[in-house]
Amino acid sequence: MSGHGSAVSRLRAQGYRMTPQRLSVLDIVARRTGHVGADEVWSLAREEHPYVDLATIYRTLQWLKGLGVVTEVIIGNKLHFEMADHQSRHNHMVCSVCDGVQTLTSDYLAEFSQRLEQEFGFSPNLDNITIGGVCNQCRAVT
Amino acid sequence: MSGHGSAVSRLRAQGYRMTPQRLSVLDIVARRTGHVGADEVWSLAREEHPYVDLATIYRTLQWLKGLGVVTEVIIGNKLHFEMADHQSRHNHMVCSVCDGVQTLTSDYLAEFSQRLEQEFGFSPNLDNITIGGVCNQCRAVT
DNA sequence: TTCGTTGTCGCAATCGATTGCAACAACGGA
DNA sequence: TCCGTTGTTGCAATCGATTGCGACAACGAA
Repeated sequence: MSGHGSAVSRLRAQGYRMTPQRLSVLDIVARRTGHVGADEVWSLAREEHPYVDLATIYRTLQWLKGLGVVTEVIIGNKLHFEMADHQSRHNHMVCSVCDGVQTLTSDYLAEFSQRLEQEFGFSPNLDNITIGGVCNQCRAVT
Repeated sequence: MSGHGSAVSRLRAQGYRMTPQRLSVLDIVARRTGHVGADEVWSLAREEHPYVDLATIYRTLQWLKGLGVVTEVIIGNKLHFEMADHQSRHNHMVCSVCDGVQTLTSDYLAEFSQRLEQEFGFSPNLDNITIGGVCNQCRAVT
């Protein structure tokens, strides 16, 4: 167990059915310290349950994302996921050259978010936002 | 002609081949005041050139985007494009409920951009960034 | 423990977008 | 004007991701 037992019981208490597939996906993401690609979750899940479908993986990950259990990170044009850390919420900066990922504590975006809300009445959803660009190293190479 | 004649001659001067397909795509985007979906560009282009392929549309739009001629806006999960206005550069806020689009002058992001550059050495590419969220009206309805 | 409800899954079709490749045509030079 | 180079196109396959639908299984009630 990797500390996600509480999440499991909380979800079950909320009336969701905890199927082996869901437990498997949650376990795979929770075991990771960093982010996991959806396809990687699939292949790892199949080691346990050979017949899990990729659609189920995607559905489960989107479900967990909607519940705030995991966070989505777009790297290249593929979806990655990691456990949502509510203690130290953060966003990501992804380098378009090397696909490297740096984290960004949320207070960098908080001010920006407040401004949009006050001046436009627009409530941005920046929880899963990914900032694209070029990192220090790759810029040095060019 | 809709004021993009200068773009055409500039591109030709740069050694790019101005094919009927490219002229058609550029013309369609330039005629619009707002943004156009890639599929819409396709169907409009086919009125002129019945055999244009969708792949050509996408390739042309990505090419124009790379050259800074058009700007990409992600609405829902579909790509839209509009002429890049270098005089009043802007980003977009897209409502996830009604798919409505509001524009955002770039100075809102400039400060944020500078901070990332100074503190992390990360050069964000925010030219085509789209901020998701819920607009004033849709929030009122809920 | 068994049963019924209904939320979930596997399957296959489909979505929007991208790519490899051979045929083609834009454009400058002869 | 014609020709050759080579950048571009159309076609079809493929990518990652999503969705509709009938079969199935999780879980509470009896």
